[in-house]
Amino acid sequence: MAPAALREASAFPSCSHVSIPVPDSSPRDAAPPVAWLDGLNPPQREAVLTTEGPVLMLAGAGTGKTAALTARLAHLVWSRKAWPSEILCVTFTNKAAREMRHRVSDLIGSAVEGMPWLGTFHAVSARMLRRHAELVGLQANFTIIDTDDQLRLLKQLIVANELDEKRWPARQLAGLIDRWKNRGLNPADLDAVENEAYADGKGQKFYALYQARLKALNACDFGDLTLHMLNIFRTHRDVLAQYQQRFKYIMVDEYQDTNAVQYLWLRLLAQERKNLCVVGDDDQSIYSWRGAEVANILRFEKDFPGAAVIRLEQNYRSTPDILAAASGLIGGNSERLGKTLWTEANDGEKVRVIGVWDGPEEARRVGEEAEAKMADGVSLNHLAILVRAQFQTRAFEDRFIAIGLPYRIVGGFRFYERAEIRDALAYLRVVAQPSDDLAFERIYNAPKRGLGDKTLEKLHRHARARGIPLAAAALELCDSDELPARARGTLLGLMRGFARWRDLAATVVPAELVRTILEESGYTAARQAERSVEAGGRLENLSELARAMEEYETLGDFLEHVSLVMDNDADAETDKITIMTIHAAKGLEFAHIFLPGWEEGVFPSQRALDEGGLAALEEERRLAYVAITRARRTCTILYAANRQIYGQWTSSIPSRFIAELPPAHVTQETTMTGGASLWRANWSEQGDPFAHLAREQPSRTMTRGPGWQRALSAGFDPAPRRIAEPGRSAASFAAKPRADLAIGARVFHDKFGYGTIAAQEGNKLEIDFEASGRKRVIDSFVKPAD
DNA sequence: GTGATCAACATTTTT
DNA sequence: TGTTGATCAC
Repeated sequence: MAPAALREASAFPSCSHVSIPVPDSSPRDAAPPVAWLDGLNPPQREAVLTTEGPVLMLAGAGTGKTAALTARLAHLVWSRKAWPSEILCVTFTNKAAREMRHRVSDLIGSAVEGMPWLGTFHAVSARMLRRHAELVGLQANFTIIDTDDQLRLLKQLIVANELDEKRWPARQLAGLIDRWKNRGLNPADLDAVENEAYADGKGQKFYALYQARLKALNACDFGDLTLHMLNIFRTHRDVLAQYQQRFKYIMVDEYQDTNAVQYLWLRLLAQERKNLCVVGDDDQSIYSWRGAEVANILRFEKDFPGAAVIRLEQNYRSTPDILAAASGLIGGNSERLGKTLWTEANDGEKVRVIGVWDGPEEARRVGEEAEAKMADGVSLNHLAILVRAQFQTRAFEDRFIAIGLPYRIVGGFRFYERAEIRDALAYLRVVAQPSDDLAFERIYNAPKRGLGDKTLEKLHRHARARGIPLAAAALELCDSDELPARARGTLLGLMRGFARWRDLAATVVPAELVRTILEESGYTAARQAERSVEAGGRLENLSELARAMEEYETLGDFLEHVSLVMDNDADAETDKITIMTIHAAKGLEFAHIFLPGWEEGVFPSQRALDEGGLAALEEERRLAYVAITRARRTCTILYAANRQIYGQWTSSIPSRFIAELPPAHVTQETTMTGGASLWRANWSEQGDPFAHLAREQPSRTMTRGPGWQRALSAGFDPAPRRIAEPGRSAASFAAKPRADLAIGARVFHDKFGYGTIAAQEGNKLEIDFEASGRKRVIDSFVKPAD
C-alpha cells in the first residue's frame, strides 16, 4: 500500500506539488509500511534504507537489483529526504532509464515526472551542457553528432592535411579519440606515447583539429557530452558547487561499466555530500573494450571510505542447475569481489550441451527445439538465441526463413541508423540549424539531383573563403554566374525549398514538416522509383519516422531525442524468437536460452584473445556468465565441429568454457554419428587431433570503432572550412566588399579569364570579361591581375 | 555526374 | 561469403 499522500499524488497529478511533502520539514524516519519494502529481502531492504553515505550494492545476476534501486528512489522521495529533482540517477542505456522511470512511477506516482535527472550519463550531461555550453565555446543549441558524422568529419581532416587515409584510417583515429575521451584526456593532456599512436606522432594534432572543427560546427560527439561537463566541473568551481548542492543523493546503475570520465564526473559530484549509491556486478563487466573500467567498482571502498557494502545474492530468476553452472564457470576468474548466488528454487533441468556437425545443423537443431517448445504452448517471445558475434546470426536467419519460424534480430542496424532515416533527419537538421554542414552535405545530392563533387567543391571553397556555412555559401553562389546554369538552377531550387521549409517549421508540427519536406524535395518520389527489394521497407520506415514524430511539439525536442535515444522497440507485440548478441542481452531474461557457437576462436573470440590476453579471456568468461544467467528455465549450449567463417570452412574444437562447466549440472549429447567418438575424444583435451587443421584465422588489422556498421553516405569534398557564426540563418550573412578590389580594376577569374570590374555590391562583382562578356561573380573567385 | 567493376576485408556497441 | 570503398568507363 502506498502512503496516502503519494496515492493522491498519482491520482491528481496537478496537485503533486501539494501532496509531496517538503523534504526538510520533519523527515519521516521509521521504516515505512509500504509496498516497496514488503516485497524485498533483507539485503535489499538494507540497500533501500541505507540512504546516507556511500553505498556499494553488489548485485548478482537476477537478484532484484532494479527492484531495490527503484524502491530506494521511492523511499528517498517518500521519506522527504529529497525532492525528486534533487536526486541524480544515472544509467547506461535509455532502456534502463525508461524502465526505472516506469517502475518508480508505479511506486510513487506522478512525482517521478519531476525527476529531470534520471537518465543516461549522456542525456544528463547533455542537459547540463546545454546550460553551460558557452563555457566550452559552444552555443546552447549545439548539435550532437553520431559516429557516422564523426567518421566523415575525420576523413575530411585527414585528406585535407594530406595524410594517406589508407595508411591512417579515419576509423583508427576515431577509435583513439574515443578512448582518449573515455579516459578524460583533452588534446593537451596527451603524452608522447599517446601522440605516437596515430600517424607517427600526429595524434594530438588531429585530435585538436577535430575538436576545433566540432566547435566551429557548434557540435559535439558523444564522448564530448561527459568530457565537456567534466572539464567545466574542473575549471568552474561555482558550476560544480551548484550541482553538488542540488544533488542530495546520487545513484548509479551498472557501475562496473563506468569509464574514467564517468568515474571522475561522479566523484566530483558526490564529493560534497557523499551520498552516492552505486549498483553493479563485477562479474558482468563486459565493456572494457569500450573504455569501461572494472577497477572503478573494485576500488569503490577505497575511494569512499566507510562505504556500506551490500550484497544481493538471492537469485530469483534461474533454476539451481543454471545458477550452479554459471557460478562454476565464473569461479575460474581471478580479481573478483566475490558473491555466492543462491536460490530457493529446487526444480529444473540441467544445462544442456549439444555437439553438432556444422553450422547449418546447429541452426536446424535450434529450429527444431524452438518448434518443440511452441508445440508445448511456449510463446516464442520467451526464447532467445544469444550469439557472441553478429556474423553468427545469418545461419539462424537462413534457417528460420526456410522453415517459416518468426524471428527478430536485435541490434545490427537500428532504426535511426538507416540511410533513409538519416537522410530525412539531415533535412530536418539543416532546417533547424542552417550551419549544420554535415547534414547539408548529406542531402545536398540526395535524392540525386545532378549536383556532384565539382559543385560541392565550389561551395566549400566559397564557404571557407567567406567563413560561412555551406548553405549560406550556396545561397551566395546562386546569386552569381560562378556555377553552370544547370547546377545553379538545381541548387537554387533546393535552397528555396529550405527557405520555405524553415518558414513552415514555425507553423506546423514536426511530423507534418517532415512529410512535406520528403514530398517536396523529391525524396519520396526517388525512393518510390527505386525497384530494389528494400525500397518498400524504406518508404515504410519513412512513414514510421513521421509517425514517431507526432509525439513532439518542436523540431528541437525531436532532434534531441533522436541524437540521444537512438533506439526503438518496434515490433515487440508479435510472437517471435529473438536473436541477439550476448552484449545486447545483458539485463534481459528469457525462459529458454540457446547459446550457439561455443567453440574456441568464436567464443572465446580469437580476436579478443590476441589483443587482450588473459584479461580478455576473463572478460570472455564473464560474457559466458552473462549469457547463461539470462535463462530462467532452460539453457542450451551448442558447438559445431565445422563452421564456415567468411566463406572458409574451418574445423573447430569446443570452447574451453564448456569444459569449465561443473559436470554435475550439465548434460551432454552429440548428434554426430561415426566420427563422434573421435570428436568427443578431443573436446576435453587441449592436445586434440584437429589442432593441425584448426582455425586458419584471417590476418587481422588493428581496426577500431564500429567497423561493421558502416554507414552509407555520399562522397563529399574533404576540404576544411571555418564557420564564423554558426547558428545564424544563412540569409543573415552580410557580405563585405573586398578592400583590394574596386570598380575599373583588372582581375583574373579561373573560369572566365581576364576582365574589368564594372560594378561592386557587397562581395558580388559584375565584371566585363574579355572573352565571355559581362558576368556576376563573387569576389572570392577572382584575384587582381597585375 | 553516374553507373559498373574490382579488390580488400571482415568482434562485441550505448550514447 | 557478402559488403564496401575506390577506381574506371560512359
